[in-house]
Amino acid sequence: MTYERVKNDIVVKGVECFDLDLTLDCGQAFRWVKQEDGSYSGVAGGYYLNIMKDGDCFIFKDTSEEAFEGFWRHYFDLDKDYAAICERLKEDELLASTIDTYYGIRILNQDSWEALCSFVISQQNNIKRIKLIINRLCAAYGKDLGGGSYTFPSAETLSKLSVEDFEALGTGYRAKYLERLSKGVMSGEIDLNKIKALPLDEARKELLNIYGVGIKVANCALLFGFEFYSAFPVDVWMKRVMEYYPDGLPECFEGIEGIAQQYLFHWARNNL
DNA sequence: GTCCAGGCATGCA
DNA sequence: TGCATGCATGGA
Repeated sequence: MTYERVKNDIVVKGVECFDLDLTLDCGQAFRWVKQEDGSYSGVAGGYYLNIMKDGDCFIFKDTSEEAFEGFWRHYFDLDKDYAAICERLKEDELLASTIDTYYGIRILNQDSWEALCSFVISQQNNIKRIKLIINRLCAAYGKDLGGGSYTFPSAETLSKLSVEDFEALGTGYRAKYLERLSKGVMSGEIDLNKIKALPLDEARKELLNIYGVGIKVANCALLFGFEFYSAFPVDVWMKRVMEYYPDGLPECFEGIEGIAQQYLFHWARNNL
């Protein structure tokens, strides 16, 4: 991966296996919006970004080197060799055909707080409505970046809300989970940085102690917000996929179960 | 109107 | 430990 500064943009070259549609609109992040020109706009890490594919380049529009190096490079996992990972996953028959059809899914390294909140909201919910609720949450309580963009609100901000405030966003019965989660993180009772530093099993155990967090939400948070590539979330779609693996997961998934899962999840949603 | 969605807490056996 | 049930909301 190399990049250069062209006017106000960062132009990235040499990144393989990166499809914007598959990565930004596959149910791992909920704040990216496709534009008419095929680019995507969104907010993460407190930054607004418009990103476009141009031939074999990716253009990060109006982006400083500080923002690219300090945030986006890691967010898009640009230093991981996903092409090699895909070759390994293709040892599995179902993954081989899935990767041929949907090549270019990457795992985004999202903020742990945002990921945890987002997946608490996601439970017993569909992706369209998850986006709707999160957009309302950000517009109401996030920092205004201008142009209709808002950051994801901090735990400090959300810790001041009541259950009724969360209900007003359409979160339904999840309001009480979000209320307790926000106050728990704000008080330090829930320490997300500490959880991030733990081994996978212990980190998962800590997350499962949180009111409103079960095994599925914990694994999604671990994979998308805590950099645990071995986490393997099983939702209603993945339960259908698991019938294809009656003897357990194949050996080639080891250490990258979460990446395999994203391909299988996408395949299931389009084919089952 | 009914069914479903990147499930979880709770009560009960 | 495992299973049944209730839960908010909006789109299909």
